[in-house]
Amino acid sequence: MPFDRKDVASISYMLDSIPRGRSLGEQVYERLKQAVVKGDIEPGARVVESVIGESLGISRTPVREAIHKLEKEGLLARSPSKGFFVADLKRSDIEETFGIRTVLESYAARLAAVHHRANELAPLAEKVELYQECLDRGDREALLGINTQFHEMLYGLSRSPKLIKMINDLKDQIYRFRRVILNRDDMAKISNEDHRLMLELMRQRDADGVERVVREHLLKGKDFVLVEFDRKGMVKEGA
Amino acid sequence: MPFDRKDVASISYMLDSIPRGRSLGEQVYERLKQAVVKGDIEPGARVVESVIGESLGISRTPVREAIHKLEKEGLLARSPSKGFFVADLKRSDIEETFGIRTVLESYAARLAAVHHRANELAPLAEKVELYQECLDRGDREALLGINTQFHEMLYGLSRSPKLIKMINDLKDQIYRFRRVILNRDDMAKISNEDHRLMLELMRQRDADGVERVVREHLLKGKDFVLVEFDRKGMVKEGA
DNA sequence: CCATGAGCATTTGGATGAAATATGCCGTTT
DNA sequence: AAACGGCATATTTCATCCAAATGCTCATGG
Repeated sequence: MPFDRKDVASISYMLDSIPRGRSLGEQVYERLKQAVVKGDIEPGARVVESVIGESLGISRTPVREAIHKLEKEGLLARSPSKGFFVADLKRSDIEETFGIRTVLESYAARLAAVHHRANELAPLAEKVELYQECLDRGDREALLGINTQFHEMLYGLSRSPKLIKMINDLKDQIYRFRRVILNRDDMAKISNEDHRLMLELMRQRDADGVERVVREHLLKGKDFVLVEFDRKGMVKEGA
Repeated sequence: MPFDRKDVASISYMLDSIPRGRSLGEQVYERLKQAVVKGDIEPGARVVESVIGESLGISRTPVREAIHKLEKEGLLARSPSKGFFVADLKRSDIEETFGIRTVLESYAARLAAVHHRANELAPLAEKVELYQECLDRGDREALLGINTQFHEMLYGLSRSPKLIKMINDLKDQIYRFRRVILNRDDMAKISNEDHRLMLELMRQRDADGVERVVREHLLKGKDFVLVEFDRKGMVKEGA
């Protein structure tokens, strides 16, 4: 596959198809991360430097860099002296992650309610309307993207880059289940109603209210994901 | 040779020999991290693979691994195409970090209040007593360690490893200021009173109460640090 | 038939040389 | 004198080589 640095530079206008990192290591990192997060590589599958390297036509060094970062991030784990593999999600991991996301995202929403400027809510309102249209049309594929954008824009108003980064990292860990949530008709509908409510409370700068709505919003999401998790029989409670 | 021999010398002195860890990369990571969070290497100082490697008598590969991890963690930053350097703390970084720590640690305390078993509070009580003794003796050096242990034990009771890890990572980012807080007589005293109160509320399993006390506890810490930051601009403590 | 150990294969870890890259300096040109 | 372009240099980044650790297989001996 085309993974050459010079090529990337020269045809930079079509860079979207290629992971846009400035170094090979970062490109591998992004690509591997997406593969893990989206479930393209199954949990438990081994991730071997030489294998990845060969399949991409590059040496082991950048792959190693990527693997180590992903290990630190918790997406890969290592079996002592066997190698690396995709970390599997236990039920407790989901509960834990949602719990942390809840406090972090409700805090971000609170900050956003306080810090946002009046004209910054318009793009959010647009997303809500767009979401509604797609919902009416039954265009489920679009929902996922719009939903993501709404939340990113909302938390972006918190003006706290570290917080935003932490939230995104946490979201990656359970990305596999995002589709699950919005594929439920009722949930997709409720979701946008929540968004509308958040927006209204933001307008009123009701920090407590927004925080509460976001918390409840995530609680619903957690319950859906857990039901789905249990249904699939992926139940492996550790500890 | 126009490179800064001063950095080489100081880094070399600090990093010389701490040989505990799985792999060389891990050892370098730990050592470098300590050097950065304790302020042994000043913010803004450049961190160059080859320099660190030479001063430790090893190759660049493990050093590179360590540097990249620390960059991801936010302790090092990169100047576009110049190299890596120790990230400096802006005022907004402190405010941001304390804000996030507050929601995370108060959440951890809430979980701890719910999940702890009755006999698990005894070690915490011991720490409070020990702290008091050291305070009465004027043994400030000991306070720092005991304080850390108390909080680690408390959050440990939350039974949420991810949460604990995130809290610890955040603490590292402002570790340089911990000494500042507890060096103030009044603050050191107030601190233990807060701990006592937390413990009592934990016994009563008053989750809301514990959460509130932890939040206020951290708020005080933040204010102290910010005052200190504004006064000096930056704190340099010999270790 | 079972146990044990030696050798083999697999995989990560570390070292080193070579390449890419950006930057600052210096000389030339207008 | 100012601006522009090319060269020297510092530093990261990638590839390749070798070493060390560990599990597995298979043969051999009791």
